[in-house]
Parts: sequence; C-alpha cells; structure tokens
Amino acid sequence: MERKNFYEQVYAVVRRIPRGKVTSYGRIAKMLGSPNAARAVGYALQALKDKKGSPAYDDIPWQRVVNSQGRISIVNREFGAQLQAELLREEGVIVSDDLRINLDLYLWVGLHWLEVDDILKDK
DNA sequence: ACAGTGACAACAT
DNA sequence: TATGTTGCCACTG
Repeated sequence: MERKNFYEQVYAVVRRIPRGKVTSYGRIAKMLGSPNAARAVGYALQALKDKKGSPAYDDIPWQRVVNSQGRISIVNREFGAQLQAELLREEGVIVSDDLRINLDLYLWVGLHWLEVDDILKDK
C-alpha cells in the first residue's frame, strides 16, 4: 500500500521525540534527507488516522509535531487540534489558547546521526 | 504517465 | 503580527 520507506522513516523519527518536547514537520524532513518535504511529512502523519486501531501505530506521539512557528496548524484544527493541545498539556507542554507553543522551551532538535540510525533499522 | 491534494515552509506584503 | 503567494514532495486515482 505504502512506499514503506518515507512513511516508516517519519514514524521512526516521531517515535523518538522525547515526552514533553516537540519538533516541526520541516525538521523531520531534514533529518530524513529531504529538506523540502515538510508537506509530505504532514501527509505521512495524516495517514495515521487510517491506521488507528493498529497496535503498531498506536505508540506514535504525533501530537509532538507542530509547524515551524510552533503552532498547531489551522487545518488540523478542523479535526483534532484541540485534542493535540490536550495531549501536549498532559505531558507538561504549555499550549496557549491560540494553540501556540514556545519553541525556545520545548523544541527537540533531532541529530544527524539519528537519521542514519533510523533508516538502517527500518530498511 | 499525469494532475490533484495537503497536519508545511519561506518570503513578500 | 496577520494574510497571501509560491515552491516542494510523496501519495493517489
């Protein structure tokens, strides 16, 4: 069904975002070697809702991914932004009423070596 | 093969 | 700070 590579790589990275931290779609794209594939990363996460119920994907902390402005995306607001904000608050992240997060406090910067590590594992 | 789509990002107003 | 515009990429039918 899916390419398995890109999606799985995205999930692998997301699974490594520490509890109480967040990162952006663009940063994940960069970690995977595709600096301009931010939209594709969002697309990969969106695909999760079709996989819910599947134990293999229930442990992915998708709520820890926000846009480069540290803001939960507006489109997402239509089907789960409040839920995302709620999940983040549960793990100690302060989310303002207008769904913004202070990246100076909660940003998780993935490292380069992590990229290789993940790719090797899934391949 | 090709055009449309979207949980993005950078830049210009 | 708040919109609008444009470029991107992976995936789909």
